[in-house]
Amino acid sequence: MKEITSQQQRVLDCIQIYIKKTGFPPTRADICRELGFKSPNSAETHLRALEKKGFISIESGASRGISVINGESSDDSNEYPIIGLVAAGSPTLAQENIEKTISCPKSFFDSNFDYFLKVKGLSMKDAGIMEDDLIAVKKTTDVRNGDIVIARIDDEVTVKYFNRKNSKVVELEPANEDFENIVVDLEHEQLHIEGKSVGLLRKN
Amino acid sequence: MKEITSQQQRVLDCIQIYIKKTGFPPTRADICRELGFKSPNSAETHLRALEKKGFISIESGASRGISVINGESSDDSNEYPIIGLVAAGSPTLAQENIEKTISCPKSFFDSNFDYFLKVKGLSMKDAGIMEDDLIAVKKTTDVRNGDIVIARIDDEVTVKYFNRKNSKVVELEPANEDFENIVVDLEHEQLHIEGKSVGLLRKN
DNA sequence: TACTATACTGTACATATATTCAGTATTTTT
DNA sequence: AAAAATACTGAATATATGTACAGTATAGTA
Repeated sequence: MKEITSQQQRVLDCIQIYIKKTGFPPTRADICRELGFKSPNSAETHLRALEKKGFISIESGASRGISVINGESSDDSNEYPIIGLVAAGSPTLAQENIEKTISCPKSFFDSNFDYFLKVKGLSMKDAGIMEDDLIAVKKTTDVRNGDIVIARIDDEVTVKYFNRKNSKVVELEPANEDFENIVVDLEHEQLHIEGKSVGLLRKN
Repeated sequence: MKEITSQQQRVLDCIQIYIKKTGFPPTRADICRELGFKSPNSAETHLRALEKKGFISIESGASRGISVINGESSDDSNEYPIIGLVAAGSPTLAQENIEKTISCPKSFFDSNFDYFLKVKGLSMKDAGIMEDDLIAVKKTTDVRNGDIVIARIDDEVTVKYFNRKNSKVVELEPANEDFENIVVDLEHEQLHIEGKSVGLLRKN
């Protein structure tokens, strides 16, 4: 981060005050009005300088597309998406898969995590995982036997106990005697580990 | 503050996510893109409704001139105590019963709550409540049949389904066939309802 | 029954806004 | 001494954006 000039600091302050006051960033004209400039290009060049020095980012073409870098957002909570466990398709973080988001402290569970997965079905019922429970999922492929994993075979996503039998075979074990083990022969089927469960959240 | 419809909630969520992600509010077209609308007027009418109901304010004429009213000032979270379910004795909030506290958003569960209770035993296992799970407890005596309640009989504290049979008899039902119903005759025994479960938290 | 609220598509347009170009001047760096 | 950065004015313009108008449809309310 290069050093900022006093005029650039004035512009940066102006932007932050404006956002605080109105809830959205200023236009070039707004900055001119606030600081007494007579040409929008005065604001423009300052913005370019601030962007070049890394204090702000500018979304090209977007009106009011200014955002202040590391602007005080340093509270320890975060918005986490809730993703529905659709029968087919991987639980990607694409907007259309996000049902909702929850604000939750980053260190809420023992390990940090990436999203909540909404559980369908009762295949893990004896592990205390019920329909519509939210599993805190950490995206990782580093899983051990006995971990509760989010696995994908082809386009089918499922939550099961992970159990590696040998170098070629992995068993995905439900926690419900009404369900069968899923035996995956890695030589003939593709197993994709989306992540593992690091916690659970239920609302009733 | 009038009540919000589910679609309006989606739009409001969309706005907040957009601001969180980009640092500035969305345009009508942005909202349409995020939520799949095909006309900017769809977003417009929702915005007008949200403004009318007091959830947002809109600066007329200004691009992206949306600001969310009382959009969580980031200090809406609180420290909640974790209380161990000791075999004997009520789960009071006395200092010596508090194992730990957790920082958690106030509106984390659908209803607000007062403390977390750490579960001992497996008497509610079929309800997905396992050993060492943390139940979010709301202190109340207003409970309905089927609610999961924290009940105290003499000095024994237990978590069970609540079922009022008649004016004199309440049954406390476990969710595990290895356990028996607890039949409480209110004329001869004292039943104290400490509160009810409004959610569950598990760390693994 | 008419009326209002909700929930949309689709088109159109004035204006709000970013952004470029052409200058001028001072200061700092190479 | 030349080049680059800073700090502006002023004008021009393509486009990003808010917003009005015209419809369609459904559900709940007075």
